[in-house]
Amino acid sequence: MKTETKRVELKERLIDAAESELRDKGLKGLKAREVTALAGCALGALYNAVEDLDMLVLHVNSRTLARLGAALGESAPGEAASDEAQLQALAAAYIVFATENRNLWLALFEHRLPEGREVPEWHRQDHAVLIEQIIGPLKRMRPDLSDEALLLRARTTFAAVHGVVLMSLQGKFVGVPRDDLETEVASLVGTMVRGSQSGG
Amino acid sequence: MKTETKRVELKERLIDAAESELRDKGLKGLKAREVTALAGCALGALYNAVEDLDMLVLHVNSRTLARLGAALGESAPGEAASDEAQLQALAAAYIVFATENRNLWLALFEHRLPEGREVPEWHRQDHAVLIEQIIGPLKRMRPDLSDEALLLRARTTFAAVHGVVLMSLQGKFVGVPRDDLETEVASLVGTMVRGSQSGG
DNA sequence: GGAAAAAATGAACGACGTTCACGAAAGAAT
DNA sequence: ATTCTTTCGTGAACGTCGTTCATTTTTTCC
Repeated sequence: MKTETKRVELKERLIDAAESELRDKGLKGLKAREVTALAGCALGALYNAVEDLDMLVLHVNSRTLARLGAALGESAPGEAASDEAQLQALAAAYIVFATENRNLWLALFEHRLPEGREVPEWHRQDHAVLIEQIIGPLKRMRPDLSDEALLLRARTTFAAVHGVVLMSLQGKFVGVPRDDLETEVASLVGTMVRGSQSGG
Repeated sequence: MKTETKRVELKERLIDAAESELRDKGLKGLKAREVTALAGCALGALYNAVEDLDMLVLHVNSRTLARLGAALGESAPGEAASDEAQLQALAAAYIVFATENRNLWLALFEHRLPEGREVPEWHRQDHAVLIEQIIGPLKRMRPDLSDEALLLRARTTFAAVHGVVLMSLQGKFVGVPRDDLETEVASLVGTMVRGSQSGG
């Protein structure tokens, strides 16, 4: 059974190398030749370990999502804290993670599979961490909503905050300047919380 | 001076071709050889008319932004309408435009210049249409904010709505299902409006 | 009309993702 | 241990891409 462990080790070295390259150079800087050189294997070996470069990116993204989930989990300000305080802490932690892992975090949302390809199931589930922790506080704030509506609202809430962070960190267009990001997101979360509470 | 008009005409044919390809196949489907074939010129002519493919994308994006600005402008529900109604109309029009021009709209946000390159000034200004029309209603709702704070808040408001639409239309991850998009965005805008009004 | 400048052309270049025929290594069978 | 078989690593080779460039064609100006 040593052949299997070697196989797994090579795959891990490749993911390590891809993660390093992705972190340093971003999605467009990820090259098969550079990754295999870093992993210490031949070019063709990559296609034996994983399907192709796209799948390698998904593996890195799964790692990033796991780290992001952990970072969000550790941000909790205690059970006694108010629901708004918990949401604010989540949003603040999201900003910290995004800024400290800019390229890896961007890869989560910039990477797209070619036209017909579908995201494999083992990766799809990893995205749950993005909304899991929102549901708790949201449920206490809106006990009137059904579970489906709650899930929907959690997705919307996350996407709203995410949009502001994304536009800002993409440094593009009409994005909020980096220095104002924390303040603006905090204000947005506060506004959404108040808007939720005043009937609706 | 006929050489100048020929020059301009070729450039326009190239932008036309690029727009068509972008609309049909998305950003990753845009190829120099296909574009020049459609425009009826040689491969090298592209680099005489514009700097490179990236700049061709920016030209298409400028067109798209102009059309988007017009679409948002025509969505106004009359001056007598409430501020919330105006914001809701803008958001609804944004969703319609994004869904009806999916690939062109996605190109606005997915396209990124290589590392060192800066967005040229003639294109940067075109993005103003994304927030221009938000400022009016927002200013009436929040007369307490300074002009700078208002601009900031407009950017944040746009980015929040944009984030929800983007995640949904990217059909990815934790995005809101397509069928619920209008409802969820309307709810988000409503929540933000109410949160703005209840002091803060 | 002819010299000089500009623009169009498409072959060529280098970089890329992916494939493939081949050789090495490992597992199973004798 | 020795063969057979299957699996895996290898890097040259392929097709595609964006971009460049020497050459040819067209335009401009005197």
